[in-house]
Amino acid sequence: MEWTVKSRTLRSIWRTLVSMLTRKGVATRARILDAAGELIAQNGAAETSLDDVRVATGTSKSQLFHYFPEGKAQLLLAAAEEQARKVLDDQRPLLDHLDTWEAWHQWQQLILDMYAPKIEYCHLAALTSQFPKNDPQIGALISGLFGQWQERLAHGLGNMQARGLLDPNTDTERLAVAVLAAIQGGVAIGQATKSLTPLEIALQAALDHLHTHETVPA
Amino acid sequence: MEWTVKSRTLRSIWRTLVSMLTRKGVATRARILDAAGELIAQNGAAETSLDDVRVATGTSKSQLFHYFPEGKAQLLLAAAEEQARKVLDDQRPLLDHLDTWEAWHQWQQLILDMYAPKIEYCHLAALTSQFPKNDPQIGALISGLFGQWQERLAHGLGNMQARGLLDPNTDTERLAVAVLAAIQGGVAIGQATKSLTPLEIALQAALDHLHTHETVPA
DNA sequence: CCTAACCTGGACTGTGAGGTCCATTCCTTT
DNA sequence: AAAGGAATGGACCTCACAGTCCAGGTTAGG
Repeated sequence: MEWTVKSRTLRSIWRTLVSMLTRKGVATRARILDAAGELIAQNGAAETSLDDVRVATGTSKSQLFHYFPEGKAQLLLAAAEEQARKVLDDQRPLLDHLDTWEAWHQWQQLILDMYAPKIEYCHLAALTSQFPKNDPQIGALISGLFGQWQERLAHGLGNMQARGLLDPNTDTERLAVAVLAAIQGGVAIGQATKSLTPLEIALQAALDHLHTHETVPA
Repeated sequence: MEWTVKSRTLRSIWRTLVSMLTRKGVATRARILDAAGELIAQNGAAETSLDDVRVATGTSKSQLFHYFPEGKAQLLLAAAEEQARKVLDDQRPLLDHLDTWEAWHQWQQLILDMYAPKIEYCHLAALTSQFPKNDPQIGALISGLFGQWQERLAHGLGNMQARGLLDPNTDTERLAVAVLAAIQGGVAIGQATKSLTPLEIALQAALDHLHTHETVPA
């Protein structure tokens, strides 16, 4: 009992200080964010009106501005952050342990399986091609995503060097960028041609390129 | 004299039947198209209003609709076609004769030199990231661009196979797609990070990958 | 159970932008 | 040089859409 009371009190303080959102509130906010992300991924940010979001979520204008007081720009940024987070999260935990060739090939397969159902509306394509690139905040977000992604890939490659699986003289950062570019390019071309094949090919070529620097542990 | 008269007559007929544009007319149309392309490349199609184009070209609303009766959609498509044309034309004549390793390396350098000054506003980036992808006509245009580009690359690789410079068992179409994805991905990442380096790295990796299939003529 | 804060509905407003219209000027052809 | 059509200027219209406001309901916490 006392524990419950304490919990309630803390919760109250937390709400007051941090976000002032009740359980129902966060649910509604999440609903708006999800629908916005979906709509934007399909139709683009410019073609997605707040009314579209409103209808899709069964909410009202006032709620949109209640949860995103700065309006559409804030909603867009929040939706973009969500997409960026998903791009990396969808690859975990594999992404954080690319320490063996086996792991790389599992990851390759994961990427393909992940994007197979709807390459046109995948999180990466949505982020890089449906959001307004000119918004400096969104631009920074995308740039940051690529940075983190590259770091994860390079980190795995570094571990492989330590294990003697990869030529210690190769620049892991460069290799990571090459792999990243292959994915991004494959997705972009695949989005345009509505086909998964370009991504398959590009990713396979990138992996082949990695194997070029393979070594056997002593 | 008579020749002149005949020429004039033909010109009149041509104008009547084909486009009804005088010399001044085509100049103005081109001016509008150029400015529109520039503005869209920098700010995106959605953020470029007809008034922006009007001001940039010193024209009037009526002229925009005189030359593009179907309005903004038509102007956008025409501007996109222009960009797509330039992407390939800027690479010629090298693009059509990628028959030797030397040619490939010259082409690689050309791409880099071409995109170095302003990777953010290069024709390719503009086309694939600033135009509305959801427009089916523009989508088809971009898809077509990739198709032609791939065909040119594969054609060169085919010639190299014929010359014994490339392993005859490799799939030239696949290789072409891999190179294309590297470029597209490099440009996209470079645009996000405002750097040419990703394109350099990706393109070099793609070329390295090509060399993997190199053979020496008998 | 009460009260204060959060949550929600829906009407309202302002404006930016696409598109229309017509008068006027300029050019081309005969 | 006259006439017909193209080129141009600019006012005007319409409307979608971002953003505002307030009243009423719902929930949390004491």
